[in-house]
Amino acid sequence: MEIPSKYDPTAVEDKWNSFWAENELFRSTPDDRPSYTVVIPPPNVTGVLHMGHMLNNTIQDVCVRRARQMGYNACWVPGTDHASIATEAKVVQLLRQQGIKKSDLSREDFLKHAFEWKDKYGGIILSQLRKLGASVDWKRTAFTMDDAYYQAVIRVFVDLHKKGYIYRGLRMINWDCEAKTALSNEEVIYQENGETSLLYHVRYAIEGSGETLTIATQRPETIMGDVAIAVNPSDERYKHLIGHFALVPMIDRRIPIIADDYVEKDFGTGCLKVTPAHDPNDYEIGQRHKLPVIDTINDDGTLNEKCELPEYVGLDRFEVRKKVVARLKTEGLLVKEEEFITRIGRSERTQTVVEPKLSLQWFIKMKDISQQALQAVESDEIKLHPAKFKNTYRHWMENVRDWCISRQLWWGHRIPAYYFGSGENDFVVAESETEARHQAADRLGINPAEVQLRQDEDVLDTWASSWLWPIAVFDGFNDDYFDKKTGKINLSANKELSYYYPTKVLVTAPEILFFWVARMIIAGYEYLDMPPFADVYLHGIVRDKQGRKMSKSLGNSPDPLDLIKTYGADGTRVGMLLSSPAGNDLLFDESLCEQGRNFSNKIWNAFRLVSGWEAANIEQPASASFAIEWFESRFNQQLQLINESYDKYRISEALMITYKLIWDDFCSWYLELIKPAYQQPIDLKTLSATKKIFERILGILHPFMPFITEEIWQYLTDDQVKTCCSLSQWPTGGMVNQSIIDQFESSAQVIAEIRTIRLQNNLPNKEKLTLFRRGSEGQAIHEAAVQKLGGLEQIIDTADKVDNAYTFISGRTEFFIPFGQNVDIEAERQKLQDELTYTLGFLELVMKKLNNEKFVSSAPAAVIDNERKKKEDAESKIAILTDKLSALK
RNA sequence: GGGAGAUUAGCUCAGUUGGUUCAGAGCACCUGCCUUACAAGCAGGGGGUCAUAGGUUCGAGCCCUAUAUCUCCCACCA
Repeated sequence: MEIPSKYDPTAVEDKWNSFWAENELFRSTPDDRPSYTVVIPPPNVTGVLHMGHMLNNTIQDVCVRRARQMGYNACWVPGTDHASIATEAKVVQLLRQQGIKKSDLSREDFLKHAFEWKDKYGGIILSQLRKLGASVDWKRTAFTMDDAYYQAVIRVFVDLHKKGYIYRGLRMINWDCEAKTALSNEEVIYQENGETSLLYHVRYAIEGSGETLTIATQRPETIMGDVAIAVNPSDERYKHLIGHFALVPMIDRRIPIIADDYVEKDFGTGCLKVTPAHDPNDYEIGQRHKLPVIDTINDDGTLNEKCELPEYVGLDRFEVRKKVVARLKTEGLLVKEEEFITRIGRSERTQTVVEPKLSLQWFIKMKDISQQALQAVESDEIKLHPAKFKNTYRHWMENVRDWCISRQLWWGHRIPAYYFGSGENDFVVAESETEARHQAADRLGINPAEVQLRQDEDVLDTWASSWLWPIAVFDGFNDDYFDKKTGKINLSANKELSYYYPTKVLVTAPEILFFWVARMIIAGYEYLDMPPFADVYLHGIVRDKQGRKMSKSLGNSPDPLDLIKTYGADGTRVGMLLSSPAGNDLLFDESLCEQGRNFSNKIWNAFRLVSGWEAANIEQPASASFAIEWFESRFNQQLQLINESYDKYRISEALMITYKLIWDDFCSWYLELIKPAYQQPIDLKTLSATKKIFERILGILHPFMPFITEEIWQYLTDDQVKTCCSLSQWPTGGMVNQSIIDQFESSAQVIAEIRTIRLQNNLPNKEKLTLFRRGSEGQAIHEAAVQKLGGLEQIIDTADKVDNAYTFISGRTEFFIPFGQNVDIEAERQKLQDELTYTLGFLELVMKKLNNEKFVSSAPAAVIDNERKKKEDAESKIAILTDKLSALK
C-alpha cells in the first residue's frame, strides 16, 4: 500500500466526522461511570463561527476528549442562545431589506418571521463546530427558546417574584432610541479615547435681578427639561444666588438655584443645569431636592410637547440641538462653544447614542441572592483559572447592583406579568394566562371570564435565560422536579440532573464573567444549593499579531473554516492552543496553524516509517532494546508532567510537552535509534514494542488532534475491542528509571558533540569514525546507541590521551576523534581555550560561595554538597583542558 | 477617580515555598545538509545587566520600598 508523504487532512476528517456521528460515539446517558459534564457557552443562534468560538470550543473538546479517555462518562452539551437583541436586530434588518418595517407588523407576525429566519439560518454555527471535531452529544442540542426552556425561564421569573427578588421600578436606564429598548450597562460601549464634543456655555437670567448665570452643557436640547440650577455650596461666586430663581432660556420657566456637593467648582462654569429626566446624576440630584421630572424626549429620540416649544415637537434630539444652539446664538445667550473630549455611550448593537431615560422596568435584587455565589468563589468551592480573576469577581460581587431584566423587544421570553387595571400595582405574575386570570379575578373579586388582561409587552434580558443553562439543559425546572412551594429543585427526582450536575468545567471568556458566569453561580445556589461547575477556565480574546481585536471592519479575522481547509482541523486546533496561556489574550498568527499542520505531517511520516517496516525473526540490537527501555521511562516521566498541566488547566503547556515528547524524543531520538539499516528488516520484538509505544503516543495526542490520531490508530491496532482512538484509554503512568534516563542524556550529549565535530570539520556523515574514550567512571554512555547515531566504527577505551585528535569532555570523561585530513588546529585550540576560560570563571563563583563562612554555616547540607561536587567537577575539567592545550602547542 | 495585574531573548510566554550549570521553551534568526519517514524536513549554532533605583539575605528573576511604562476591569464630570 502506498501512503502519500504528505498528510491530507480533508478526506480523513470527513470520514471520521461521519463515522463518529453515525455511530453516536459521543452520546452520553447516565451509567455507572463518574460523569464529566461540560455545557457549551451557547453561541448566538444567528452566529457564524469565528476565531473566538474556535478557541473556546477547542479547549472544551480537549478537556472532554481526555476525560472520556480517562474513563469518565463525558457529556458535552451543545446548543444555541436566542440572543434577543442581536437576533432581533438582524431580523429587523432583513425585513427592512424586504421593505417591511417592524412597526408595521404585529408581534405575532414578527415572531413568525423571526422563527422562520431562525429555522433557516440559525444553528449554522453548530454544523461548523462539527468540522472542528467537537465531540458533543448532538442529541442533547438545546436552544434557549425551546418550549421546555421557555417554560423554565418563566417559572423562574414567577418564583423570584414570589420570593420578593423581582420588583418593578422607575429607574434611569440606558435607552436605545433606534431599537427602542433598554440596554444594560454592559451593552453600552464607550469609544476608547472618547469622542470630541462641544461644551456649550449658556447664559440663564436670574429672576428679579440683572445678574445672569452661565452653565456649561453638552446637551442644549434638554434645556427645556431643566428643573434647577445647581452650584457647589462652598462656591463663593454663587453663594449669594442660592435660593433665588433662574429662568430657563427660550421658555422662561422659573427654576430654583440650589446647592449640591455633586457639582464640581472647577468643571465648566461651576454651574450645573439639572435635568432629571435626561441624566442619571441629575436624576439623583432631583431626588435629593424633591424636584419634578420633565421628560421632553420620546422613546424614538424625538422631542415631545413637554418641551413647550411646538416647533421642536417631533424633531430628533440632534436636530433640535442644532436649532437650539442657533437660536441661543441669535438671542445672545450662547456665551461660548468649547471643544472637549467626552465619553459618549453608544448602543453595542445599533451604535446609536444612548439616551438616559426614566422608565418602568423589571429588576432583580442582587444583594441577598448573590451572597452564596460570592462565598463559593472566595472559598474555592468554585475555582477560577487563572486565579487572578478572583479579585475581579469579588470586587463586582461586593458592589453588585440590581439587574434590569426587561427589554423592549419581541424576540425573547415575554415577561409573565399581566395587567388588569391602570394602577401601579394592578398586575399579577403567573406562569400562564389562565392562572393570571384567576389571580386577577381574586384580586378584583369578579368572575375570571370578565377580567380584562393585558400581558407585559417586554421580554427578558438574554442573560436572564442563559443563567439557567447548566440546569435547564437537563430539564431541571420541569414540573416533576421543581417544587413551587419551596422554590427549589428536587435533585434526587431528576436522574439526569443528579447524574450530570454540577458540571465539571466551564470554558469561557473573562468578558462575560459577570453577565453570565456569576449569574449561573447565583442560580445554581438559588435552585440547587450547589455550584453549577467546579472549575471555570477563562481564556483570553483572540487578537491579531499586532494585538488588535479581531473584527469584521478591520478585516483581520481569518475564517476558521478556511484555516481548517488549509491546515486541517488538527493543525488549526494545535495552532490555536500553541500560544494560549489561560487568561491571557491570544495573539493569533496563521503561522501557528502552519506549525500545527507540520506537526500533523511529522506524525504522519513517523507512522509511514513504522508501517513500512518488514519484520523478521532476527536478534534485537542492543541500541533498540536500550531505546525502548529509555523511551518508556521518558514517556512515563513526561506523562506525569502532562497530567499535572491538565490538572492546572495549563492546556498549552500540556500541548507543548506532548509536542516535544513526540517530535524530539520519539521521532528524532527513538525512531532513529531503532531504525534498521536501509532495506533491512526489523526484529519482531522492537516492532511490536514500537507499535505499543505509538499507541500510547496517539493516546496523549488524541485530545489535541482527534482526526489524525483516529486515522493512524486504525492501522496500528489489531485489537477489535478498542477500534476507536476516541474511545481508547488515556495512557496510565509507569515506572521511571532515572538511571537509564541519565544514561541516555550522557549518550545524547556525546552524540551531539560528535555531530558538531563532523559539521565544523566537514567530516561527511557517511565516513565512519573511531571514538577513543579515556576515564569512563563518571557517566556511563550506552555504547551501541552512541555508535549508531554517532556513525562510529568503534569505541576504544584508552588509558592514555590521544594526540592529534578532536577532543571533548562529557562529565569527567575525555573523548578523542583522531584528525583526518582537513584539520584546523588553531580553531581547535581556541575552542579549548574558551571552554577553559568559562570553567575557570565558573569555579571562581563556586569557590566564592564555599569560602563564605556564612554560606557554609547557614545553607542546607544538600546545597553545600552540591557546591562541593561542582567544585570537583570543575577542577578535574580544568586539569584535562590545560593538559590538552599544552599538547596542542 | 477606584481596583487588579504585568514588565524575563527579535516575538509570544514558562520560571511552583529564595539554593542543582538558573537564566529556560516555542517560534523567528544564522550555518551546513535534497542522508533511504518527513525540505511541511535533518543536524548544529548565536542571542537576555530578568523595566529602573535602593533594601533584606551567606545567597534575589523570585521577598520589601520607591520610580517608570503598559494592560485590563469598574465607576464616571455637566
